[in-house]
Formats: sequence, C-alpha cells, structure tokens
Amino acid sequence: MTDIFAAIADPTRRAILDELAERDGQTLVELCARLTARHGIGSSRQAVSQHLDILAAAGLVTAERRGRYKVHHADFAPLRAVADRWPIPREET
Amino acid sequence: MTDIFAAIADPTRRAILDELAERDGQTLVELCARLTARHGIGSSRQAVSQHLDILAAAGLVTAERRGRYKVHHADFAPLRAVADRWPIPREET
DNA sequence: ACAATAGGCAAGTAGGAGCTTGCGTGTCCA
DNA sequence: TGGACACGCAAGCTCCTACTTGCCTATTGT
Repeated sequence: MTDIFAAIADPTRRAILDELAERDGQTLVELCARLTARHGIGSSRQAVSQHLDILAAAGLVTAERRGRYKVHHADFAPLRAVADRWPIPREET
Repeated sequence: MTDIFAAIADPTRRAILDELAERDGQTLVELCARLTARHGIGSSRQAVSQHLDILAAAGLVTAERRGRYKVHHADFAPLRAVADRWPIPREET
C-alpha cells in the first residue's frame, strides 16, 4: 500500500480515475483509447498499465480477470483520508 | 498557481499544513523547530522555505511580514477541488 | 553602532518518477 | 490450429524534484 497522495499527484492517473468514475469496468486498451480521445493523453499501453499498478497499490483501483480481458474498477473510499485530513472550510458566500 | 495535487504530494509539505492547522501564524524557524521536534522531519530552513513557496503557489499558504518576522497562515479552501473531484462514498457500514 | 536573528536568492547535486523498448505469456476466434 | 488480440515483465533512459551550499539583505536589541 503506497502513498495515496502520491497516487493522485500525477495528471494521467487522475484522468484514469475520471474515466473509471464515468464508465466503470474498462480494460487497459479501452482506457488508452479513451484517454487519448477524450483527455488528450497519448500515453502508451505500458505507461497506463504502470499507472494502474500504482493506483491499485494505493487501493484506488481493483481489477478482475475476464478471460483475456482485465476489467478495472475504481474505489474512491481511500480518498476519505485525503478529504478528512485538514479542516476544509464550508462552501460559502 | 501551480498544481494543488502536486503541492500535497510531498510528506514534508503535508506536515507543514498539519502544523499550521494546529497552530496558525508560525514563522519559518518556528516551523523548522516544530517539524523536527514533533514530526521527526530534519529539513533545513531553506528546504522548508522552498516548500512554503510551493504551498503558497498552490494557494494553500499565505504570509505577511511582521517586522523581521514572516508569519504564515494556512488556507484549506483550495482543497475542495481535491475533495470534490471524485464521488467519495459515505462512511460505510 | 554592532552583533545576532529572520529570511532571501541562486547555482549545483543526487535520487526517483514516468516513459520507452523489447520480448514473453495467455486467451479467443476464423 | 494458427494468428490476432489483451496483457505482463524487466531493463534502460531522461527529466524533474527535493535538497544542499554559499552568500546576501533586513530588522532587532543591547
């Protein structure tokens, strides 16, 4: 279990979480395609795979094998540690 | 205004925010002393100063001159962008 | 006035993070 | 059954980040 703050520090990893939040259960190549098409991120398959490893190590992503595919799911629960660490003032005006 | 996610990615910077959350209005040398004493962080004065620059660039820290001192304040409002980006599930069961 | 204190600026260094490259393994379909 | 597809593993490279080093300015107190 690595540092969750470091996990969300990278823009590409944040885009991956954005993608999985919008459409859960994507495969690796699917993520690559949509990152390129919708986020302007031209990362290679290996690069995205390494990012997924880091996200998984932080507990933010889980994966299950489906035959020759590997389906990825996002779990945002660990982000509570980020949101609750400091007293964020209420949305006001 | 630099990346707020990168700003909170460093453990030393998080400790600085912790310190300012607990005791607002500390000076640079004060922060150095308390980081060493209470967080086991032996960063030099210049290192902490550079961290404060990064936190200020992210809008998380403001500072005001008080004679020969410089007093630092934390502002956690920008962290809403972090807490609100993804749907964090409610404290479960 | 002078020493001590608080902080600032800038160049140089070492380690790590992200990416690539190349090849290997397992699964599905025609 | 063979080829295409989805993914895994590992070494090498590059660039950025955190830190140090050295010197400087400004303010305070005696």
